[in-house]
Amino acid sequence: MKNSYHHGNLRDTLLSKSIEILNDKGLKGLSVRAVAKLAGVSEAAPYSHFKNKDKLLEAIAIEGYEKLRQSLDEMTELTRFEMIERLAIGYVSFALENVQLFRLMFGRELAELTVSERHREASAMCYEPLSLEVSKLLDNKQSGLTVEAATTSTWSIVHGLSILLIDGKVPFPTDRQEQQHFIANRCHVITLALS
Amino acid sequence: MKNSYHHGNLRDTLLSKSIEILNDKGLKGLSVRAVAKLAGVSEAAPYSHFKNKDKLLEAIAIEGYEKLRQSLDEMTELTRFEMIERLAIGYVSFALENVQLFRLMFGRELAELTVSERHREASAMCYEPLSLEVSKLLDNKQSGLTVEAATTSTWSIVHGLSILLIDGKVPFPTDRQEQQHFIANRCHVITLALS
DNA sequence: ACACAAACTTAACACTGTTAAGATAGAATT
DNA sequence: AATTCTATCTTAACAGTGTTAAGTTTGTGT
Repeated sequence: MKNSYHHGNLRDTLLSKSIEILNDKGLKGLSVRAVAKLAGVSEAAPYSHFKNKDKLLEAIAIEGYEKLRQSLDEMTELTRFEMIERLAIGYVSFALENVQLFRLMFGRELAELTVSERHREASAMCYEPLSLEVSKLLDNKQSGLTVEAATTSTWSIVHGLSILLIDGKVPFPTDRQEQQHFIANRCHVITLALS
Repeated sequence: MKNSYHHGNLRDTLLSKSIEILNDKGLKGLSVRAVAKLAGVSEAAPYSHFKNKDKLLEAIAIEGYEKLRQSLDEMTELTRFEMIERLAIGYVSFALENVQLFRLMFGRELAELTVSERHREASAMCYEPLSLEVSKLLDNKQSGLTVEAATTSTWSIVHGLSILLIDGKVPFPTDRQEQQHFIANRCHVITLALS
């Protein structure tokens, strides 16, 4: 059953092999055929599990969103920064540590797709922690901003900074601690504005 | 000379036809062959003017950067907003009006390239107006931030908002005036933080 | 034991980027 | 004015891509 015609759980294998290729060859090297070959399966086998390449990419992205959400949740432990800034550090760090995956998640490839419900949901789960903290901040001190507006502002700066950094548009320190301060510092405007 | 073997200025034609395709078929539909066909020329002709597809894309992006800079310069006329917010409106509006081009300019395709000097320069020219206004703001009221940090913050929020909007991650009003207020409002945190 | 359906293979299609080799024609040189 | 030169373009080919149709295999339910 293992080494024969029916693979067993080819779907999961294809996903993990895809991420593998993504990390060391980039999205350009991620062809359906390459994934199939790496999974030790015929060229057309993936089409039994994904309608087309876009659906495969979407599935990878969904895994990415779940991973990002997990990273954000773990940021509660970091104590030296404001909560908003911790989330920012978590978000940007994820982008830096998963460049290719992050690009895929927010890149053109998927943006042009009509996203599935699961995709939309996984994406929204990453928005949630940010929104929660922003509304807490707004409750403390009153400033004519709506929660929605302030959250969008926060998400924008965090997301924008991520992209500028992974695209090398902005210089970035090498030391880990300096990096955290760099990110916190750039996102501090949010705390400043909402307090 | 016109209707014969030698085209005359094929390079420019290829660039404009590329943008044409980009706008109505998206980057996915932009193949070297398609551009060549639309320019009425053989499949391999483009390779006399661009070393490879990436170089063609880069040339398109450079035109994009120059266009973006021009848009930013024109934003001086808008008077009801703070200068920073006018620039933000210019930046985001450009992204919304040139979705495909904007995606190409900041997308993965070029980010993985070693950019040419001309590319870097054109890109930097878009950073400049933002940086200028931020330093003016910082001069007025003192707040421990460096010009570099504040500019990065500003660029991040403006760039991030652009991407979230063109990717449909955030709802956006349809009315033109409301759109401008929407953008200004989301980027107002910068003014708030630096004053 | 048999039928069924899901998972896989093989083979083919049209398309892609890219290159090598040759054709053309305008510019430079004699 | 004839000739060479060189950039520009064409034709033809290669390997690689996404995708589909048709057929094989195999575990599952009857």
